[in-house]
Amino acid sequence: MTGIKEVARKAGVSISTVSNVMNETKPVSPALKARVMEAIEALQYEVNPVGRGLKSNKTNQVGVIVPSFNQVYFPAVLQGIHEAGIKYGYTILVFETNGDVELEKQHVRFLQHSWTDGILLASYANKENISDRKYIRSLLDTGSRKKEIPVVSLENVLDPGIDSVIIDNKKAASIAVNHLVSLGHRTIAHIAAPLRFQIGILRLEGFREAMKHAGLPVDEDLIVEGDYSPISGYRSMKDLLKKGKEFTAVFAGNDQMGIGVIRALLDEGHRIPEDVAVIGIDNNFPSTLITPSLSSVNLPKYELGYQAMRLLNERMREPKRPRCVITLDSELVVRKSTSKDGSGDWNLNGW
Amino acid sequence: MTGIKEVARKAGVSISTVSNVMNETKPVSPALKARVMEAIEALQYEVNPVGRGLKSNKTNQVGVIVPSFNQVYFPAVLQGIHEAGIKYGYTILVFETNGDVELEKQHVRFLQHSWTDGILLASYANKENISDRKYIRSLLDTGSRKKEIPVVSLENVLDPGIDSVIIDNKKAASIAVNHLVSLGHRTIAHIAAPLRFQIGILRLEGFREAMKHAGLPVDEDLIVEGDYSPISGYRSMKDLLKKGKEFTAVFAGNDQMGIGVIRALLDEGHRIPEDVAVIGIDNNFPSTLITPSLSSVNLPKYELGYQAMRLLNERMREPKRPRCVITLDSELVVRKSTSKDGSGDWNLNGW
DNA sequence: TTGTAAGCGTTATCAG
DNA sequence: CTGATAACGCTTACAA
Repeated sequence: MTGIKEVARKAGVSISTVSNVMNETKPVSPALKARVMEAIEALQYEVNPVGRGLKSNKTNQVGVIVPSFNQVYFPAVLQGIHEAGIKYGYTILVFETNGDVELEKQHVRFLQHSWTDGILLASYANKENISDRKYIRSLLDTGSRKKEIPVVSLENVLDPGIDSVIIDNKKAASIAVNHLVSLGHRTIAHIAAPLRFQIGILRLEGFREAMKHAGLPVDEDLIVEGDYSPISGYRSMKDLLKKGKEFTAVFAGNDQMGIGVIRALLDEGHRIPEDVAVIGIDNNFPSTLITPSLSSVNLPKYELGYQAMRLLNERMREPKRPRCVITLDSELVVRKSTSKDGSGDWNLNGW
Repeated sequence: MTGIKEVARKAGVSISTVSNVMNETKPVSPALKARVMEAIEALQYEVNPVGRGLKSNKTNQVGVIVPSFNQVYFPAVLQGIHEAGIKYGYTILVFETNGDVELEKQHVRFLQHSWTDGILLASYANKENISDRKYIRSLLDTGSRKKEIPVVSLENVLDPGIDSVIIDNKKAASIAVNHLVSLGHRTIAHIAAPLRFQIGILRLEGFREAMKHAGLPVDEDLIVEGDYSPISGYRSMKDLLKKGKEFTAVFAGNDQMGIGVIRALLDEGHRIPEDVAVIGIDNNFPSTLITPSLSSVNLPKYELGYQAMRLLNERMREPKRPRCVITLDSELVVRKSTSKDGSGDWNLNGW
């Protein structure tokens, strides 16, 4: 490993001069500069980031903590993060929690002990839970640490003191429900995303508001909570059908549950969309592949990651700037599960 | 940031004693040990890995370079890597190349300059390409560096001098083709994975061998090269159909192309599997969702990642141990695209 | 058993 | 404009 000392020796200058040439921190005479450059070239020298990190207390690394590297949502977010990371000069350390908050805390704690300059966190912490609240506070604690590690929260606002990039989930849900209403549906079931989290609550609120706005009653028995997974959508729908509930449309709290819902309806011999229309939310590519293809509301996943990294970068450079929440917008995508005229195209690109 | 010095001061001992307690490098009297432990606890001290890294020339970080954080293959590999990383005490730095070898080289070069203890690389380098060969050699170069950075190659054997974890692609392809043959197919088309890479070549070889073994002729016009993407499978199949070629079965070089193939066949009014049977290779979850569901050969993606991390760990601990190639096995999965009796179940779990 | 001090590769301060 | 040197947080001879 060639170090700064060897470069200095080879160029016949002091190490500070080499450093100054590298970082352009101070003017260096053309003659010396040339000699140093030459030596750097000859020795293929590159600075050792560990040494630099020790001195500067910066690593140019950011930690990314997500529930899952799973196969439809976070990979796209990660792509956005990675792309922005390259742009702003950060590399990405990844951690998977599987939705286990204890694991999440562990990873956060690990990162706070000085590897990373910042953290991007898609948290499963629950604001209502007392121990989780304490943990959330610790995210903004600048306490005894010399180095405060900024956090940007993905997808939910953990605390007003934490920068966040979110999607307007209430609006997205309303868009989905409004679509069903516009098709003439009056009795609509909702397979909710987990209600201990903001996302689930907001989507449910969006559902309620849209129903109210349309002057439609909400039958509480038609609201069933799932856990995001396709299988939970499947089971929830089976339960609803077993109970003999009547409805002509279903709004699923995400696409994965929507896919489970469709499967359950088909299994029980219902026609989609003639007997029951189904819409999800997320717009993942598998939703184009099933039959009938699943209508959905597109969420800007890549953008979410990109903006989060951008925001984190700004926070790291300017710790004092006011906290901010970036809200991204969503968009209706009509497919066959709600309308015969919807798109039946498969997404054959980008995966 | 509480450091070792503060712990030492608080405990009334020297920093080396603290270090010795932390790392159990030397015996420390129970009395002092207790005081140190207490101080560590009180101050919530954790070692600063940058300082340690500078001294030890180790970071306990490994870099992972993959073509894409895409939505069906590498996330599962990454999960295996992450899991094993936790087990062996490494954190994961990720890089995406989008199949761009220049980007890949850039990331490798970056990692070799002393952040990471090892590299897991799913390379797109081409052994036949002269400049790529040079690059591949540089992966084993221990040259002027004090610290040699071990590389484990994922999915292909770049060089006998590089540890690799691969899947027996030739065998997997044979399994797929044998299945078609056993169903009575005699004219089989192949949409090949990119033939500038081992994977594409091996799968093609497996195809040829299985055909030969079954005493069937191979029509070279029925071999079309795709690029892994669904859309390339779609286009390749459209081309084949336009040319009026006759065949009763298709072996796609991966599931994604297989999905494109199915779509193309359906678009042109062919029945699957009655008119044409289709099988892929990979066994990604989307293959269960399409209609008809796609038969495939399951590749152990998670296991691939896990074993690679395990192997890298061994290499890092024992630089001198002989190079090794771990070959993982695959397994036929029969669905509706080859047989009416195949499974039509959707994969509603694990994504 | 414990402490002192050197050194890992940088950057930054300060004197020349 | 240039260079000697301290400092970053830690590990590890070596001395006590």
